[in-house]
Amino acid sequence: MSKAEKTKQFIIEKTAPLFNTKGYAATSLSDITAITGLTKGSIYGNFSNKDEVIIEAFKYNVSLLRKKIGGALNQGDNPKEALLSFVAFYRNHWEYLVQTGGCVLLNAATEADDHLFFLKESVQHNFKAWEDRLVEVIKAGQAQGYFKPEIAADDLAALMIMLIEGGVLLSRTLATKRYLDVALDQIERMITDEMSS
Amino acid sequence: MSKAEKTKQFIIEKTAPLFNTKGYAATSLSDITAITGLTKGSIYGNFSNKDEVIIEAFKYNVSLLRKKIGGALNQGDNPKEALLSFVAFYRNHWEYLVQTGGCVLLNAATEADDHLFFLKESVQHNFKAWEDRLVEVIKAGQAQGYFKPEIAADDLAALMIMLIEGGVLLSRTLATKRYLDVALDQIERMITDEMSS
DNA sequence: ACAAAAATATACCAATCGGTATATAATCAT
DNA sequence: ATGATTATATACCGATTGGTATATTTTTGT
Repeated sequence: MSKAEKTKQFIIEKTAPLFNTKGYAATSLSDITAITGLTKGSIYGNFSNKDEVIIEAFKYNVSLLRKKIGGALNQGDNPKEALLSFVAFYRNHWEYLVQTGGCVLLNAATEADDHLFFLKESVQHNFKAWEDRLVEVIKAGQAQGYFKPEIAADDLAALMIMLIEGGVLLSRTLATKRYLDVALDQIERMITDEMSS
Repeated sequence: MSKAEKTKQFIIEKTAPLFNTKGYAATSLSDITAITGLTKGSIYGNFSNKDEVIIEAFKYNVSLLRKKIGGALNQGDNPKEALLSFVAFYRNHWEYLVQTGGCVLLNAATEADDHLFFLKESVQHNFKAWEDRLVEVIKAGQAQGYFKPEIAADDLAALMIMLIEGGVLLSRTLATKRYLDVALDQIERMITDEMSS
C-alpha cells in the first residue's frame, strides 16, 4: 500500500462520518481539510474533485453498513434466526446509528434525488442489493420449511426495509427510539407469526 | 390584502415547490429571484433573510399536505372508511408526489437533522400532529365499534406513517410505484384485517 | 545515499454565496 | 392629484465556494 493509497484511505475514513452527519453537499472542502488536517493540495492530489470524494466516502459508508447487516444475517442456525438477528442488530445499534448520522442510504437517497444526481445510481444499486439479500434469506427459509411457501418473499423484504427506513427517520427526527422499536416489533411479528409455518 | 402581502404570498407559492424538489439549502437566492422574476431587493424587502423564506415556504408546503390528508380523512361514513380513503389518497397522488419532489416532511426532516436546524422543531411538530390525527381517527373507530378495543392506536398510527415514508422514499429512489403500493397494501390489510372487529 | 518521481503545501483564481445601502418606482391615504 | 410612504430595482460588499498552478517536501527505486 503506497503512501498515496494510504492517504486516500485516510481521507475517506475521516470524511465519511462527517458527510453522513452534516450532509454531502453541506460539507465543504474547508470541512474536509479541517477534519483531515491536510491541505487542499493534498486532497486534490488524491481525488480529481469533491464529487469523487463524496462518491468514495459514500461507498465506504455503505461498505460498513453492508458488513454489519451481512454479519447479522449470517448469524443463527437457520434463515429464520438470521432474520431475527438482523432485527436485533438494528435494535442494538440505535445509539451508534444516531451518532453516525442515521441511515447511510436514506441520507444519500434524499440528496441524490435533489441535487447530488451522480449518487443516484449507486444508491439505487445498494437498495436493490439489500432487498435481494433479504429475499434470498426468506426464500432459503421457505426451502428449508421455516416459512410458509405461499408468502411473497419480495414484498416482505420490501416491507422490512420500508419499516426500518421509516422507523429510523421518525426516531431520528423525534429523538426517541420508540418509532424504530415499533417498526422492529412489527417486523419481528411478521417473521415469527405471518411468515412462519 | 396589501401589495406587500400579496408579493410575500407570491414568493412563497413560487419558491415552495422549488425548495421541496431541489432542497432547501441547495436552492440559492439566485434560484429564488429567477423563479419569481423579482430581484433581491424585493425578496429582502419582504423577508428578513433566506431562512425566513425557507420557514414560510416549508409551512406552506405542509399546509397543502395537511389540507389533502385532512380532506381524505374527512371522507367516508365512519372512521374505518376515513382511513381507507387516506390510503387511497396516497395511491392516487403518486404522480403528483413525484412531480412536487416527494414527501414534504421526509425532505425537510433530513435537512433539519443535518444543517437546517431551525426547521427541526416545526418538522417535529408536524409529524406529531399527523400521528395525533391518525390516533384520533383510530380511537374514534374503536369507540364506534369498527375496530377492536385491544389494538394499540398509537403504535398503529406510527406504523402507518413509517410505512408511507419508507414507501415514498424507496419508490422515489428506485423510480417505481411498486414500493409505495406494497406499503399501502400492508396498511390496508392492517385496517381491514388486524384492526377491524 | 541519491536522483527521479510522487505527494503535499502555498498562494492564488473566478464564481457564487447571502446580504445591504441606496436609488427609483409604485402604491396609498388625504 | 399630490405628498408621504411603501415596495422594488440596482449596484455593490465581504466571505466562502470549488478548483488550480506552482513551489516544496517526502517517498520511492536503485
